[in-house]
Amino acid sequence: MLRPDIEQFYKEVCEVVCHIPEGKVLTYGDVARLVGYPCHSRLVARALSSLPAGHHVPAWRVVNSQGRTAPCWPQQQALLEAEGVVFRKAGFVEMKACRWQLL
DNA sequence: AGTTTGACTGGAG
DNA sequence: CCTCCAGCCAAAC
Repeated sequence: MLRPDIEQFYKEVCEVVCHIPEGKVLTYGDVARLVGYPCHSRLVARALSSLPAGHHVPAWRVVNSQGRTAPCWPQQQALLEAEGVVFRKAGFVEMKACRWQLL
């Protein structure tokens, strides 16, 4: 790990994800950057996939850079659609409209 | 300590 | 739109 407390990293990831408003999404890379790890998108993915059952984190609002849903997690698309996220034909988030703009 | 793996990324075919 | 490939980096094995 890059830092002595990876737990802090996980905590920050959860915090950022919890702040994503309904109908909006963020990419792994964006979350990584927000918590101070610009090149650790995979670590974000690992953090979210390792979350304990019953967590209150809307991890489904995090998608990959192409606006694609996780390959091993088909339910994600349905969850997003239920919140009003716009999807293209084959399961692509319309990032242009739904990516959370922090600027 | 070396190898494999992955809820990634971006580009090419 | 889909798959494959190379680059990437920390965790898991």
